[in-house]
Amino acid sequence: MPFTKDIATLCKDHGLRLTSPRKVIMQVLSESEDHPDAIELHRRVTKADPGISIATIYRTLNLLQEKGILEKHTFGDGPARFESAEHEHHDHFIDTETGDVTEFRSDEIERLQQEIALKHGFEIVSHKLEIYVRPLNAVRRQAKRDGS
Amino acid sequence: MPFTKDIATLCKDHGLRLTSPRKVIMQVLSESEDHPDAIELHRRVTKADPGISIATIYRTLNLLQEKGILEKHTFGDGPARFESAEHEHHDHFIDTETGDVTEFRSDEIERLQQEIALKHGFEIVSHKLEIYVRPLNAVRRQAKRDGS
DNA sequence: TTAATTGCAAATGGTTTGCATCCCC
DNA sequence: GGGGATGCAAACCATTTGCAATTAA
Repeated sequence: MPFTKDIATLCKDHGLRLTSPRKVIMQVLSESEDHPDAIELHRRVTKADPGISIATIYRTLNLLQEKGILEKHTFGDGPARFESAEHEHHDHFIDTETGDVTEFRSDEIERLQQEIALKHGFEIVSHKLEIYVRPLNAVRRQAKRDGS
Repeated sequence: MPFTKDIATLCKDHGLRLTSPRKVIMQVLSESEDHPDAIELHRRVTKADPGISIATIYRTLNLLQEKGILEKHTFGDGPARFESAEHEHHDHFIDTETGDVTEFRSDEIERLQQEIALKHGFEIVSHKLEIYVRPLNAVRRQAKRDGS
């Protein structure tokens, strides 16, 4: 998903130098519709510039996260995965069979969380709702296998 | 939290040998009111039997999780943390300052999740709701520091 | 110019594993 | 007795870091 501002502006606004590795990494990120991890991002980035090291990937990813430009997720056990933080907050379905991620949002759940946190004497800093799922047709397939 | 059955029964039911390390590890787990990670558990376990290795801790933890006796969580980045899986499902508040975990449960949120998943054509396998929080008095303290 | 950024390789931290030994059932 | 369980140490994987060289501002 593209960033709201262009890369040069984004860097300037956050006091980051517009270096060539940075440009490529942010470009690739802005074109990613999924939630790549560092290794996958490195794979994509090195297609444009084979010289970019994995250390730079990690450093850039962490930097952009600290600046609030990226969001970092850890689904299940796997490696950290990233996405642009520049849209409305949302939660995730993770397909347990394929690892595919689908986004969703529920104002009602958000509201309930606020309510419950308050009741417990907490202020919410952030939250993460991950629903691990199976597509319904897979259920049917499974049921058939089980002999129904 | 104590297990529902005693340790010997639990092992027998799942086809696990009742070994001496296992006994100690499960005993310590059943006495833990928190969500210890492998290192912390090892620390506690070796007080009773200094010979038990960290490898056995990991192996036992994974085994018990596969058997459905334990639940495994990964809060934020940190190491995997475990708790008995033998109570009603619940979600977690994680204090961002101390790492302390508080459990809570909302039938309404559970219901909404079902509803939303269904609407997206998914069947829920499992889910994880983690709310990262700050105690409200800490907010006040912070506000004071900021000069209000 | 000069401080930020990078590449490289080594280090880290949590976790897993191969293997020889051990010990429950 | 025999296969599961254990301890040890080495291996692993994702990630971080020290350092010297590079480069944007």
